Amino acid sequence: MEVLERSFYERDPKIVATNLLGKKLVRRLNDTSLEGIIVETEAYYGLEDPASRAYKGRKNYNFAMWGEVGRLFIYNVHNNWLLNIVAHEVGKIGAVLIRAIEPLQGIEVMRQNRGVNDIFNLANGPGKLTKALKIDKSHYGFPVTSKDSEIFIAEYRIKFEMDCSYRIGVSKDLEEQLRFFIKGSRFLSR
DNA sequence: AGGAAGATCTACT
DNA sequence: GTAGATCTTCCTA
Repeated sequence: MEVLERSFYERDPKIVATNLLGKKLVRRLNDTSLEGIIVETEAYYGLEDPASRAYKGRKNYNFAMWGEVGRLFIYNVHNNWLLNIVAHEVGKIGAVLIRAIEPLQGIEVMRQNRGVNDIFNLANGPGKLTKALKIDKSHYGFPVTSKDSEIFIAEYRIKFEMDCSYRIGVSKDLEEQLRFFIKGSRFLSR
């Protein structure tokens, strides 16, 4: 499997967010491999982005956004863990939120983890996909750039059309449309 | 102690 | 499709 390397994430979050679409998210859990295609992402910036977790400055829970790219930034919202990958240019702040995946492998385990049967309802939302893949705060700071990591992103070549919109659920958004998704996918969060 | 949060579920129109 | 209740974590005071 061709794992995306660190330099992939050392770019503007928007660029990384668009390029993560169609890639494969891999979660090694015990002996099984849970995998899915990333179909929906959002880009977040630093102090200039009111919707960003980094907006109010560096805190105990968000310091990862300042740190090394290609690592996990995880936090809780309304009882849901949200999976982000730290991504920014050198010396800047940012991350990409993974909002939805299309399950490929380990689907039965995902069904158990989620307690639902419908494949279109397994991982079609940021809180749902972390539950399906059993990801939580304990994975904070994990690198996604190594095949040996419990969680990593791999190359996966498919053809698709991209579309974009404003970010979902944020109280104060930027002017720019920073949510990206695979057009027509049935696995989107909405 | 109080409140906000990048969501989800259910129950409707 | 929208509306409201509800959920836990972690911040601020």
